[in-house]
Amino acid sequence: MQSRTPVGRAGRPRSAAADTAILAATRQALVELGWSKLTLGDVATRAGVAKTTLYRRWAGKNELVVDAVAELFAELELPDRGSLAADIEGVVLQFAAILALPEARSGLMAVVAESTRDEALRARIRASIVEPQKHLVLEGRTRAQTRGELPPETDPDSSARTAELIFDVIAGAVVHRALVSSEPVDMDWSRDFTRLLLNGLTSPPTT
Amino acid sequence: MQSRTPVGRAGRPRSAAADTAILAATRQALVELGWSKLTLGDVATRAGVAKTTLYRRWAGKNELVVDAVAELFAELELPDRGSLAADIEGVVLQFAAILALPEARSGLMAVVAESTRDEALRARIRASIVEPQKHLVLEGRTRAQTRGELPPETDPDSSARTAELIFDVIAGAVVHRALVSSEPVDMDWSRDFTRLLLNGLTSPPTT
DNA sequence: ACGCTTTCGCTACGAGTCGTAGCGTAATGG
DNA sequence: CCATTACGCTACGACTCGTAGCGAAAGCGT
Repeated sequence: MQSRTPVGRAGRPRSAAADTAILAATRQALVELGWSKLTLGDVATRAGVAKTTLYRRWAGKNELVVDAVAELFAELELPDRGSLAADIEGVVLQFAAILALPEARSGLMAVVAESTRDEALRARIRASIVEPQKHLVLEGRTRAQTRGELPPETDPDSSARTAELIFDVIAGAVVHRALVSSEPVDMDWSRDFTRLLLNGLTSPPTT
Repeated sequence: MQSRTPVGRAGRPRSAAADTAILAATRQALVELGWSKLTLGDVATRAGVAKTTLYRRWAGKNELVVDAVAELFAELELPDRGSLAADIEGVVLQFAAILALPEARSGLMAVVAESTRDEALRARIRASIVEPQKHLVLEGRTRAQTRGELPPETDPDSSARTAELIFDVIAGAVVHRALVSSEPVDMDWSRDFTRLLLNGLTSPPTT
């Protein structure tokens, strides 16, 4: 993650156990203290590691929290639920479940905020958290096309743009509902959202 | 904003000029330093005020930045552009223009992150930044209904839920596109997004 | 078994920020 | 003119930061 160990290198290897302990301690500290009161010294103590070890592996708080939060988002999957609507509702609820974790709520938004002034950090967030989720959109669309629920793609450029658009709409809406409006992302909301995404505003509200 | 001055109270009144100077200095510091490196002492110096004056008016960094950022979002309007699609595209571009300001980018996301662990702060953000924008959705819908573009509302409960949903979708999508994907929210994207919102995924992409 | 190399834990350090207290002064209203 | 409140200024202990230096530990190659 943070600094690829050059294989075949001599000397004492970095403890892999320390890595997992540090990341777990970071998440625990995020839960108990939140982003602003989280200190690297505290994380080191929780993990049973020296503070200097932390600084040897991560450049700072930002990078550390990105890696700690990234592991929370690694488990998103897209089981085939039989219809495009059901697939979307399922992934929305999965995403919401992660955002219900305190360590994800405070950590994710904080690093995004910091990334507005740090291009390298922004790239790191995209690479380790955001991009890995985009396959969900592509899989869901392909699956819906084989079902006949969506027309096949014609222009590859338009196809890619639409996928990005859908991703921003889904992820953005769920995050905004959960963290800004701070209203529950439950099955009712997931259904309403999916209906809007599939049918649009102009179609009648099929109860 | 921060502490309602009890009118008819004796003693020296608080300087209104100091308020505006402090909030302007806060935004300037957000631009130059970003959220994490912004210190209240620095803001006080920029504003030409004593640090203690800052602490007398605001409880801390969070509350100060909320007020400073809130003023940026006060200018959102919804001019009648003739069609629902054009109205949506217009408000999306307005919102994107605000999010293009560095002081809005870093400040807004940071306080949202902090608000995940502070219910009072979350309420303050909603009251002074988020809620004042929801009338845009209501106005736009009413206007579209009088144009005949949308069917009139039947169930008042469903009507309110839909308005909240639309708000989360629009605001969330724009924020995610601008700050997470960090891709431009330009007229092309605004058009694509509006078409998706109006027609849904299942309708063919009318080029 | 023996160096060589790199990491580890520990301690200590100057620099910077925090939020508060205390004081004398300035600006209002009665 | 007096009570009241806000203001600017200074100083303070407590805390966090990121780094440096040290001896010890844990691997690798021969």
